[in-house]
Amino acid sequence: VCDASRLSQEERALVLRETAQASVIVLTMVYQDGTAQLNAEQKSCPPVSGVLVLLKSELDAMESEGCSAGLPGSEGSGCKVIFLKLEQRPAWAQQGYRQDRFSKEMLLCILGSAQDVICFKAKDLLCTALQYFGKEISWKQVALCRILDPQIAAWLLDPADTASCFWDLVAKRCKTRAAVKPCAGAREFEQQPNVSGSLLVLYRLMMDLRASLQEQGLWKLFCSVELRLTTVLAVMEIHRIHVDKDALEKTSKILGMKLKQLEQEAHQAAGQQFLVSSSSQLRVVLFEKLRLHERCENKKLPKTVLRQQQSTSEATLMQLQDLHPLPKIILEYRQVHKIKSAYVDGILSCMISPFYNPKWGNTSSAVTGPITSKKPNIQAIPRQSIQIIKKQYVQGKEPEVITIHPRSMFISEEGWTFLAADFSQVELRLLAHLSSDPELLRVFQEPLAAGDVFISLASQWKGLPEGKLKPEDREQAKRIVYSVVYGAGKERLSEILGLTAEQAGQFVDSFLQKYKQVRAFTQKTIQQCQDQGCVVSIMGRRRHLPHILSPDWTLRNQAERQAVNFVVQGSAADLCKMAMIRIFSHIASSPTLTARLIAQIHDELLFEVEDSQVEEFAGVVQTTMESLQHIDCFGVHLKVPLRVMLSSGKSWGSLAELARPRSLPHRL
DNA sequence: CTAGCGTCA
DNA sequence: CTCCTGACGCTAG
Repeated sequence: VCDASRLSQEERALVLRETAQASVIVLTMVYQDGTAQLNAEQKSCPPVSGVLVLLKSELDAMESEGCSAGLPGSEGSGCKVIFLKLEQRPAWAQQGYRQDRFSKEMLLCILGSAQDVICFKAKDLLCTALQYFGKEISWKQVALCRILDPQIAAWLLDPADTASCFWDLVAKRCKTRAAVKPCAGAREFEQQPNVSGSLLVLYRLMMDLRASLQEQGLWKLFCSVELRLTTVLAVMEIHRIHVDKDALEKTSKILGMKLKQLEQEAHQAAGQQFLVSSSSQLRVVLFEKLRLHERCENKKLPKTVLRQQQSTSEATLMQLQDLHPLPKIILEYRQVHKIKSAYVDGILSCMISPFYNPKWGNTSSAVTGPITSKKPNIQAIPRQSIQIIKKQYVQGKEPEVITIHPRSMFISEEGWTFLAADFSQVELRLLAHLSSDPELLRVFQEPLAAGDVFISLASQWKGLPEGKLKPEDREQAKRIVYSVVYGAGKERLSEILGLTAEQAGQFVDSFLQKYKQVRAFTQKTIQQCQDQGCVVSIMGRRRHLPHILSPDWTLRNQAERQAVNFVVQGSAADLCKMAMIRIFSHIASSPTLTARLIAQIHDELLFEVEDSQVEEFAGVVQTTMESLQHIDCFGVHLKVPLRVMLSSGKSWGSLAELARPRSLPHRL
């Protein structure tokens, strides 16, 4: 291993030349505590110290047969390992300027081209590289990089096996590994600080995974979707979203006051002081002091499983709330507390000054293929506002109703606007395509299909004109449709509809009668899953469902529903990923467009766009997304058009619908 | 009905 | 005292 900082000018120039010509480049980040990305999973990411680069000038002979693996040392002929120090130098330091430059130059040389690079957690590396580049280098300069990530490859091969660490993957996926080194020795090997050897193992692992992907016909999906997506996600992740911190802190305070107030009310109702948040203290008050359980012997109260104590769970409190004012207060306390901790303090705690950036993941145990957001989950921030009644202590003053709207805390930067693009009714459109149900196809192919399907269904269902419907009605219609097509039982549906099970059953029957081919599609999918053990999405993503042949009735039925659901939901995820990639590439290759993807909420893409570019970019987004009806390289030709709804605004909480820029009423 | 994550009991 | 699990909350179709 040679340290780049010790190289002379000439040697550096040589290294850069070698990098550009290398047939294989393998990378791993090294942390300041001496561990690398390849070490066992760390809980918290320690600060980065640098990047190790392995340059391989020639491919192994007889690579495909894997017999050249040899020992890590012998394989390494024609290899060079270079350490690039990445230090965040304080602005005042002049000393290391040149070395700083070289690390950047080298990284840009690797990431700025389209040559294949291998890295274990590619997204993390890309993020730190982009942050290291800072403003000097635009993200557009790395937009074409191709980093093969074994973790994602393995996830694609089997989404169900939970993301394991590097050495577990080696043990599981490296066919050639067994010959080189018995699996039992993996741990031992890991202990050795032989990082260059590890890089070669990483290389072999990726080669073996590539072979498996190719065997299973997943290579194209890997290259043109998952691989591309890591760059998109990295660029999205380093972008900071502006959050109205003051407003958040203010609502946090208000909620805190509300909690205090509820606490006092609780004490008053209980006739004593106690810790409201403690279930054990609450138990003492409820059952030993007030002895509420004695007053409702006709109902059975749940007990804690462990010690058979009286439970203080929500179900219990619900039953007790008519007997005494206390349970109701506790219930409200818990509700407010949850809102505060999840959506106000939760966001606050993840912020760095007035900004916020969630972590985006592609593999993390998501079995159907969608990307997910974490810390906190921006995809689960409430859509509608929450009302809290704040009582006034001042006599004669009306109680003040305050509304909390977490989404409106997210605001665009000065001079920029949020643009949201929503695939409308993707899953239903996909279902129409997949099932070829004539009725369903007609709904979307008709020229009048510009309207909203769920609104028209809701108006049919409620017998009201479309203009008189509330947003809740649409939501309900949507839930009903999806419930039915995914195989909800009449019991479950009756809960949603608020009808008797019998009426719900009739509803299901008439629905499936009208859309006959939907059931045919369901059965075809289950059949296919039984035959092949797995089910496949529109772009070839797979999900194995071993329980599909289980003798256990409940397990088998669940697997059957999951099979059907996967085909539709997984395909929708494919389309959304493709949309992200296409739009990303479009921006990257445009000299003027500056729009940034901020978040993906399932079928909705949220961008931040310069005010002056909103109109132009909206057009780009819409045409790009709607053109995904046909994806030639995957043989995707949807029988129904895709429709995108656009909205924009200065805050995520208040987006106004945008007129369709390319205002064609319909196509086809 | 199906997917996620985060917060508790 | 610190884990872990299952229910339920939110989201999205």
